[in-house]
Amino acid sequence: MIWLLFLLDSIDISLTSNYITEMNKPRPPDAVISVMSKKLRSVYALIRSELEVRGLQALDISHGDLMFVLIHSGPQAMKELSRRIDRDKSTVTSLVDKLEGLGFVKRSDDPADRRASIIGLTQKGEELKHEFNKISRIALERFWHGIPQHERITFMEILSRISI
Amino acid sequence: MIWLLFLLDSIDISLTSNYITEMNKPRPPDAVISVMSKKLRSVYALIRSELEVRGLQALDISHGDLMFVLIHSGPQAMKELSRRIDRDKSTVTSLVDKLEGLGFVKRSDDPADRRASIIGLTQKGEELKHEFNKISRIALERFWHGIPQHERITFMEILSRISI
DNA sequence: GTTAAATAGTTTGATATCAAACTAAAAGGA
DNA sequence: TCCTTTTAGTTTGATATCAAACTATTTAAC
Repeated sequence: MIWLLFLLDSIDISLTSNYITEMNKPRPPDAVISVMSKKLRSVYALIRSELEVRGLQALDISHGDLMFVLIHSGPQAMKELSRRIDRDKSTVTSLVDKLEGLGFVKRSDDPADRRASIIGLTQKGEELKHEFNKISRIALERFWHGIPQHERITFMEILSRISI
Repeated sequence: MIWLLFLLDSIDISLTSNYITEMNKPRPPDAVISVMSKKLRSVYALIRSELEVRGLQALDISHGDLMFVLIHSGPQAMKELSRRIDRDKSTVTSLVDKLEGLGFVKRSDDPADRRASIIGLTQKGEELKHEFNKISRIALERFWHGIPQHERITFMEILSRISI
């Protein structure tokens, strides 16, 4: 997202193609959406790479979200998964279909409500707990690298007061 | 993206469904990706809403990015648009197809390179300059609302030192 | 000058995403 | 108890996104 950036990249490509992207020069507050978006996309690219290294290239970021919730909170209904990973219920149906097909999760009937399904990990899915925690740690360490703890807290404190 | 969050939502749904999502309580640094992702999605939702109000519901966020670049930097090649809005060239082909179909942009041959196309705004596209600037201002004001200027600068300074 | 390699943009195929509509079941109201 | 409304999850259709392959053109190498 770039149209929230009023000061656009003013360094043009010269005939010698030696344009410089001053990546780490602070951008003005108006560029925040564009910069945040770019950072997130970099994180996702890193995670996809880590998934591929583990032979999990069939999984995307949201599959990881869903697995992580099941790993840490146990079996639960589609509706709750939808809320937790902030995805539309139809998307969750799709994600669960894929993970079920890969053998990582299973659907069970909810005796209390025959409309509902309870999604749980299979044994195979349980075996991924360590890998997902590792990928998560790698991504966070890469993200925060070089930022002192007190600045991380400052950043989160400001981020949390952004009330959008 | 949630699996970068080590401390998951610990407030469970009770039988009375009175769970509380403490939205503005600072989250730990490990939750940064999840929180940033959520804020961005909120911004995008706001922008989509502003587009719809203007009868521009056929446009999505990346269309706005592309238009904004053309509004502020003039006609340019697909390759440069791809770089500026950080999208794959095949995606830019798609976005330009859509905007061309809506009458907002046009493709021209590049006399210097018969492989290339130069994308420019039509008159109709030019007429959207004010609306896009307005939407941009609304979104940024909504995003930063309540955050003093010096904290916005602190936030951007830390964000820019995140070297991922 | 000719051929090989690289490039600009398009096309194809796959995927995650959401909105709307659907079915089946549960909850609410009279 | 019966009917209406709401809900859980699925299905359908549309869309933005990217990777890979493609065509046409430019650039590089010999």
